[in-house]
Amino acid sequence: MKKGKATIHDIAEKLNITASTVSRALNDNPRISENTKKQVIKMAKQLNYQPNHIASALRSGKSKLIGVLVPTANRNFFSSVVRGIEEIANELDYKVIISQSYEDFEKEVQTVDALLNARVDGIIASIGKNTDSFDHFKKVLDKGIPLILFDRITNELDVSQVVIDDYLGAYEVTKHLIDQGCKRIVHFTSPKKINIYRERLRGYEDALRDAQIPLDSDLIEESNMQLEDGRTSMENILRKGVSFDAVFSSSDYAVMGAMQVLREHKISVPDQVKLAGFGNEPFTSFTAPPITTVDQKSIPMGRVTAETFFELLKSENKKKATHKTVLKPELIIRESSLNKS
Amino acid sequence: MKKGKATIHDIAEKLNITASTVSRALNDNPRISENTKKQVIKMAKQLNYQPNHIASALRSGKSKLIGVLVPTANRNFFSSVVRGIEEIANELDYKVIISQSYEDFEKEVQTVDALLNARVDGIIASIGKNTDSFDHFKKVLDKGIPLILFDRITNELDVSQVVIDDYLGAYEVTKHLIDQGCKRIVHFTSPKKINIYRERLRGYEDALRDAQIPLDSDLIEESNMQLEDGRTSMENILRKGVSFDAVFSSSDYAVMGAMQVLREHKISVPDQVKLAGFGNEPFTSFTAPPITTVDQKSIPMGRVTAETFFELLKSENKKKATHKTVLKPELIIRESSLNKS
DNA sequence: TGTATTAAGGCAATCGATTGCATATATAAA
DNA sequence: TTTATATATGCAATCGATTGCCTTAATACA
Repeated sequence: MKKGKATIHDIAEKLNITASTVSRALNDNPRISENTKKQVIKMAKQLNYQPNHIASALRSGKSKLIGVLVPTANRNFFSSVVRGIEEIANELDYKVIISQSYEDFEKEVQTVDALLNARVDGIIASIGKNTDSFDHFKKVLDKGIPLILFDRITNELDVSQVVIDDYLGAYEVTKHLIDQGCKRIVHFTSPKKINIYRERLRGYEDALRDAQIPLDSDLIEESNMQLEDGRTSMENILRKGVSFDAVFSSSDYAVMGAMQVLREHKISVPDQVKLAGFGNEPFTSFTAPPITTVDQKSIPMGRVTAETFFELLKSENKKKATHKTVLKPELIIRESSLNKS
Repeated sequence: MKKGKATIHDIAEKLNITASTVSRALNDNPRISENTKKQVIKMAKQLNYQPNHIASALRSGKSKLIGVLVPTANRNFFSSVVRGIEEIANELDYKVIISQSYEDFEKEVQTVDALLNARVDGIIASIGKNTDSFDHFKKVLDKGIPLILFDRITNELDVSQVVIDDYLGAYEVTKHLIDQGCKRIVHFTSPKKINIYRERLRGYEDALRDAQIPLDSDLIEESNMQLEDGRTSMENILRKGVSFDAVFSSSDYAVMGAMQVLREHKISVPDQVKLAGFGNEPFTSFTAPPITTVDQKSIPMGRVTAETFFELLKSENKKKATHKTVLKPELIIRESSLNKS
């Protein structure tokens, strides 16, 4: 009793049938009669039977585990996506192993390896900023393990992916700033060649172009996009003495840094300089003034990602067609970018 | 080759020895000669052998997985602790399954069950706010699975635990406010009977008492401590018209809400009202003004928790003595609680 | 020289569930 | 009645690694 041991053999014995039958009954195999199934299920309950997933995994080769790899769980966006994935996975009786690469390439490679070793049935990943080689992911594909990417993706891998339309988000937020009368818009971006920053930069540029505002490379600041980097970038701009009337940062953290520096320099937001970020991190809503940003639709992204993933998992070796889903971001306009009315 | 299949049998075959020997060699068993070990290791590398943890787990009963259960990974404190745990676990060749209860009791119960089903070798948990029954954890203990708690703990379970000195943190921050001249200090706390809020309340009360300042229940606001709740609490206080010159909130989020409301009411922080929170969430450092708070020493807590856990894991059924580690918190004084000098 | 130890491996069972193939009734078609 | 066809279940191998016990050979001790 206490031992929490009951196996299918125990059930079989009590019922005077074999373990095979029990196994099939439990898995709702059509070859077993309804009556037997009922008895088995009843006895299982009675003995407080808990299936041993390990044994099942060994034999069937399916661990019912899926690995989710994110740069960091400590970001609203990622943790929300993870939550969406978890919800769907749990419904389907899959367990999720969350692991973090901490934006570190080495760690990312190791982690993928670790997931493989843990025999996950598939991997859902968002790649790190510093990742520029994809052999670790190719290894996953070579092993025939389902892989899909979300948000931070790459074209070097032939896999399905789910992203938001970063280009559109950036275009809209830039256009919004222009509509507010801004003409000299600073842009914070990353030197890393990952898709999201590239697309946002493109959106920024096109919005300017469409408004006939000349691009000025002096207004582009590259950095790692953390809060401190945002501070540095802002200081650089001030030091250079270029004129500007807005900042659109590809990261909420960096724009927060910029806001601090502006405040220290007694430059008023939004009166003198308008600000906009990207990501809709919760803190953007409770700064003074609240910061305009772009919501990345983390919840839908989590769900869509999970759905796409499980479709792939079901189809197994069948369908090969990879698929890219693009979700629409949402512009969240707040005080930091608005003219006083 | 491509199949990524190599097992210990393959290695054995190539070397003309048995799988037992290979297994022992790989596990550095003293019964195997150094020479054989070398050969085995070399061949393993050559065949690109990857141990099948599932098989190993089934036979040995050790999955090398540990479950970490937190209310939410989306909080700096928890994600930092998790990171500390991960680091140590990985060093010891354990994999960590992070799971979240989302402060939901049902979900917490299910999740513990899921971890058990995944055959984790042990569980490290921080309990949800709404948890008031602990049968799910007792089940873990009954199964003889190592369990330890951190931060959000309970005395109803005889397990080792790691916490910070919430009492001391609250005492110090309250004393700090008193030292700044405050005499009417509002306190935000939770109606939930979990240890952290109880202790913080106690620290607050004792600090007042020691300074001969009368306690006033009108100054205590109970809520769920999210940002919105902080807003509501602050508005309640203002509506009640009680006089106050400071707010000490047991949560950074709630104090943020309070700050917003004060701003909306044109009440100046820190001139008219001083503010302090608890938790040292990153955003407290970049609000205007930055908010005084108490750092919970998440990194050390993660490491200590992991160390305590693995000691327990090693000692197995031996040592039973549970142990409570109390870390010192750190008062982080920022502008929100300081008089202009 | 004979017996006790130690060292180095081998053998085979085992962990618990799954599954291809075989078997035994029962029902249906001829 | 006989032969095909389901239907329901049993048998036994299997997944890959681990481990208790046994065997052999070599070294040590009397």
